[in-house]
Amino acid sequence: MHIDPVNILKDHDLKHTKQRVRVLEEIALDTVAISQPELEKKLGKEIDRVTLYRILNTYEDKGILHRIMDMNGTANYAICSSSCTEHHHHDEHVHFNCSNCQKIYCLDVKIPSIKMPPGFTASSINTTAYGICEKCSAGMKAD
Amino acid sequence: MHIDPVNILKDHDLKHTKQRVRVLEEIALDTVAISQPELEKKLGKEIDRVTLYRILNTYEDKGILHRIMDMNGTANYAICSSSCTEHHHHDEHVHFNCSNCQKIYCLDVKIPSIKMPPGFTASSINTTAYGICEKCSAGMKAD
DNA sequence: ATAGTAAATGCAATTTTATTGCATTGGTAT
DNA sequence: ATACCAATGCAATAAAATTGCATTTACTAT
Ligand SMILES: [Mn+2]
Ligand SMILES: [Mn+2]
Ligand SMILES: [Zn+2]
Ligand SMILES: [Zn+2]
Repeated sequence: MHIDPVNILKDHDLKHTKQRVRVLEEIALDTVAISQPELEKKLGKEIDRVTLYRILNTYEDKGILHRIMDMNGTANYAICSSSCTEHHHHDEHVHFNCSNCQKIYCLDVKIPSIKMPPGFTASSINTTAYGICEKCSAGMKAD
Repeated sequence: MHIDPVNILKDHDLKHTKQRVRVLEEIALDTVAISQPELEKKLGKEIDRVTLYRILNTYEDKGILHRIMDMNGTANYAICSSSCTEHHHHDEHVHFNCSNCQKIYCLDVKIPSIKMPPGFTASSINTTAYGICEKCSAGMKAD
């Protein structure tokens, strides 16, 4: 699945700007989520800090990106599945947050359904596993 | 289950100070988790902001409190189950974050085990459901 | 192509949140 | 009572996020 920033913008009625394209390009580079601070480090010379905040927010609103909070309260962003719409995200997969490299993976694992206690109505659910990722456990053997 | 701040401090080899007692008292008032900003609002006159940060951190380290991050990256705190130890938390219950009142509940629901993809080793897992809580759904009927 | 319009951007200022260093206070053991 | 060391408060700093406004830019209509 190739990401085409220009078409994504068209599809969501967003103006085509070089800043918006750059953000999507950067996020599409890797399959793992990227944190706001990382993005800022990478794009800080090209895009103003405030603009980056605003772009990320509109992408989230539009269902282009989904935001995953890590243990430290840092926002991480990943491309949404194609079924996400402006007002309803459908990214109910499990996330994996590596305690070594800090990366957040969108796993191809569905979140099991959970029965809520009486009176509680869940409209969405979020699960994140913490541990050692694929790459880091391979790397540690080598050390 | 009554909370006795003084004994909790003794049990964890922490010095008895009025600030530490106050924090535990405040958190024990309610069964739902309380956010750092709320705590600060309630205790800000009695306890210095920095001291509050430090107390919350040591309580988390010691396994007295567990920290739940909400959607906005705000830290929320709740009393840990008795089985938590200094280096290993055992609070693997589902959390419920109300989209109306923002409260975070520790539900008496265990997190279902999830099979990780090859290479990924999970050491802990975290799930939070979002929706309308007990109290808010009762209140909304009344409106 | 040109001009008009509304939206997006950048910059500066502000606010909020968190961290660090250090002098003072206060709890605990002897 | 004293001494010791940890915990606190305060001030300074750093980091993260938000707001307002002037300028630029993309798109639309002509
Ligand atoms: Mn994801
Ligand atoms: Mn809990
Ligand atoms: Zn890793
Ligand atoms: Zn509620």
